[in-house]
Parts: sequence; structure tokens; C-alpha cells
Amino acid sequence: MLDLRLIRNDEDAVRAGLARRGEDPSTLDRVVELDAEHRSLTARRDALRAEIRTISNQVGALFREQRGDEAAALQEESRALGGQEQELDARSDELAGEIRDLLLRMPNLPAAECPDGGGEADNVVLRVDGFDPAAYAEHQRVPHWDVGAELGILDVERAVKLSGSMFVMYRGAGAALVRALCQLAIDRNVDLYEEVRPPTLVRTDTMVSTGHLPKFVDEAYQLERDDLWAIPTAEVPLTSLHRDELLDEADLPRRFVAHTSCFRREAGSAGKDTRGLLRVHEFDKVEILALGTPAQAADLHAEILARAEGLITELGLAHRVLDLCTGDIGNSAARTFDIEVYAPGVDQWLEVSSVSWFSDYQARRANLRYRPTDGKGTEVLHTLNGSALAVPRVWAALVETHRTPEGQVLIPDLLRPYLQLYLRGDGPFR
RNA sequence: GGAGGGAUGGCAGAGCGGACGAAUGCGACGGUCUUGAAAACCGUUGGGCCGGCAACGGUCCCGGGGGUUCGAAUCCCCCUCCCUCCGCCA
Repeated sequence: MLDLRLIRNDEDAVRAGLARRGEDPSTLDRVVELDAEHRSLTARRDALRAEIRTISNQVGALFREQRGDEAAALQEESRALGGQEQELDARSDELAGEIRDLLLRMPNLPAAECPDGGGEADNVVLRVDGFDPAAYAEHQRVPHWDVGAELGILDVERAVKLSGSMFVMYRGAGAALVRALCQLAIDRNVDLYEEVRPPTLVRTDTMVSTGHLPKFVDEAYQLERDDLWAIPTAEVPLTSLHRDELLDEADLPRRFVAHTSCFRREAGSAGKDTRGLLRVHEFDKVEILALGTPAQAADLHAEILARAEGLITELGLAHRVLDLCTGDIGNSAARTFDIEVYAPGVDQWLEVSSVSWFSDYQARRANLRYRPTDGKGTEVLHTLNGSALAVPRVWAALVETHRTPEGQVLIPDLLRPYLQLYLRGDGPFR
């Protein structure tokens, strides 16, 4: 949520930021208009309240002095003011609600460094690592759904029987590989990041805090009966972990790592990338997230990116890092780096992590504040996060990249300790 | 799910129609004392919104929402959450 005071004090900057995203400025116009009306209304209401308070105190004093019979005129006066006050108050509440509804649907402003652009095509490729199209052999050009079926480690057909299309089921060594990837990703981050196992069903407020609601209702699974939502990412519960709290600057930054199931309706993407593991409704992901001061944000952003990218590198996966342009960054983000792995079997770049800096956008929605060590008052935090490892696409790229001429999957060194039970004999893994 | 009891500042805990943003204690911070520390003593110690360069002023906040009243932390209604007992359950 944008800061209403920023809109008031520097409307031009907000307007420019929204324009860089290609946003229709009419919402901003409306907010500015409603805000002016709201403020003049509350000022009048507060003045009335002050009068009522003064009168009531006078009435109280009369009663205390046993002169209650002299209070009738004052009581009548106050009653009349009360009527006006209620009217103004009701209208003021109404306006405040309208303003909030609009603000909740407005996107974050892009960071100054965020490259301009209208869409995916304008994203800037910062670097490509380990990618040489000519270096891939024929045995690596097999899509993971075929590798998976052949080795009995991925059973898409039966998953569809159980849950419908875009659900998958890992079996045997394939299921173990999911578990191994998640544990690896957690183990690699617990040095700095506190391990958390949060709920995956959350209240509406929790979804609103990260920006997943109200704008993206259609993307989320809702349990209407219980008024709960299935989280699309651990970002949702982790961002709200300190919601409505006032932290001490000395305790910042706070860092968390969480492995959860993630649920996505993928409403807008019917028919797109539906094969195999490219796009699924339910998947495992290890997320890392940080809360910090504005001054800490840049370092934290770099740190999260380095950790996510480092893991991909060590898994031996070709990948590239994109600096998303203003036309492609997510609604809540100010700046985002995407990590895409190259999957040779399907010959596609697959997004495996969006490492985002949300400035104070989510923190304002979640009411995440801190008390500066030297300064006075309170400040709004910054939030940042990224996937340390998103299972399905990494699983796919790994199985395709490390497929041997014999059709087995060669497990990279750092995963081997987690897969000891599956590395004996001539099973699917080697 | 049933029956009771609760929700007040960082924490504990009073207040139960008027002078209450709220006693008191603890904690924290600053000071006096001390070579230093502890103890003791003195003082400070919430947040939101609006106006103001600021000092400051106005208003709101005692779980949330509504109501009664000239006036609500205090009375009434609804909701949420927590605790105890019973039932059920992994």
C-alpha cells in the first residue's frame, strides 16, 4: 500500500512511478480527491467532538456540585452537536473506507534503478551462467515427464485421477528427491535464517498484507466455509509473522526460512505450460525472507539473490538472472531479480525464484514497524524475499540436465548425503 | 461441540458512568552517589490521524464492531481470541 502522505506531499513522484508501470492514473486522481474531502470532514468532526467534550465536562462538574438541575440547557446543546458529529463521522468513515479500498488495489512504485519497459521482452539479462546450447547431448534432450515416467519417479497420470489436471505425484526416488531438495535448501540457510514451519491456511488479513488480496482473488484457493485461504507461498505467513508489532531496530534485520506447500489456482494460464512440472497447482518451496530497515534493504536483497543463485549453481544447473522491468515486476514489488534455470529436455528457461524488494509496500499493509535506536517515533519496515528453492522446476531441470546416456539421473554431490538410501544398486539415481 | 471465566500500556495488575490515556509494581532509559558496578534515591518512559517549520495544539485508541448517555475502560448487544471443565480426536 502506498503512503497516503507521500501521495499528498509528492503527488508528481507517485504519478510518475505509476506511469512507469503503465498504470491508469485515474485511481490516483480519485484518491487525491477523496483524501482532500476526508481531511476537511474529519477536521470539522474533531472540532465538534472537542466542543461536546467541553460541555460534558461542565455538566459533570455541575452534577458533582449538586447543581444537576442547572445542566439541562447544556445537555440539550450537546445532544444537538452529537447529532451533527454522528453525521460527519459516518461520512468520514465511508470516505476512509473508499480510500483504503483504492489504495489496496494500487501497485507499489518501482525503484529508481528498476529498468523501464512494457513487458517480459524488456527485462534485462544481467548474466547467464553455465549455458552452452551446443554442449547438451541427445540423452539430455528428453523432457522430464518422459524421464520421470520411464524411471517411475513421477506419476502425473494418477495425480490427475486424484486431483485433476496440473496436479502431480512424485514416487519412490522422485519423492525422496523432493524431500532432499527441500532439506538441502533449509540446511543451507539456517546459518542466518530462522527456520519456521508456518500454517499454510491463513486468514484474509494475512493474504491482504502481502498484496495477494484483494486484487488477485482469482489466483488463490479459498476455503469459504472457514474463511481461510491456502497460501500461494510462505511469503504470506512469514510477512505477517510480526504483523501489528513494533520491533526494536537492534533486533533487525529478522530473517526467516520456511518450507511449505504452495497452492495456486493458475486461473489466467489455462493451456499454458501445462505439461509435467512446468506449472502445477500444488508444490513445495523453500522461501527465505527478511525484514529490515530501509538502509538494510539493498544488502538484504543482494544477500537473498546470492543465496538463491548459489544453490542453483551448485546443483549444476545452467541459469540466468533477469532484472525485471517496470512492466513485468509484480504488483507489490519495487525491484525484482528473477532466476531462470535452463531445462534442456523441454528447451526452456524456467523461472525458479523471484527475489524481490517490496520497499515499505507490504510492511505498511501488515503494519510492520520498528523503533529507531537513535531517532524518535516509529518507522515502517522493508520486506524482501525470494525462493531459496522451488521444487518442481528445479526437479525438472535437474532430471533433464543430469540424465546419463543410460537414462539414469546423476545426483549432484551436495544432494548425495540426503539420498543415501536411493543411491545403491542400479535404481533411477546414480 | 456443551458449560463457565477472561481480554486494560513492554510485562504484571487496579479501576467497573464524570476530574482516566488510565493507579501501583516490574522492566527499560537518563541522572545523583561510586574508582567501577550493584543497591538506594530522583526523573523520564505508548501509539494512530489532522494542523503547524517547530514548540505545540486538536482528536482517537482499555480485544473488534454496534448501541444507551450530556458524558463509556466502566452499562447493553454481536463477533473474535484466550483459559478451565466435559465431549470428540492424531
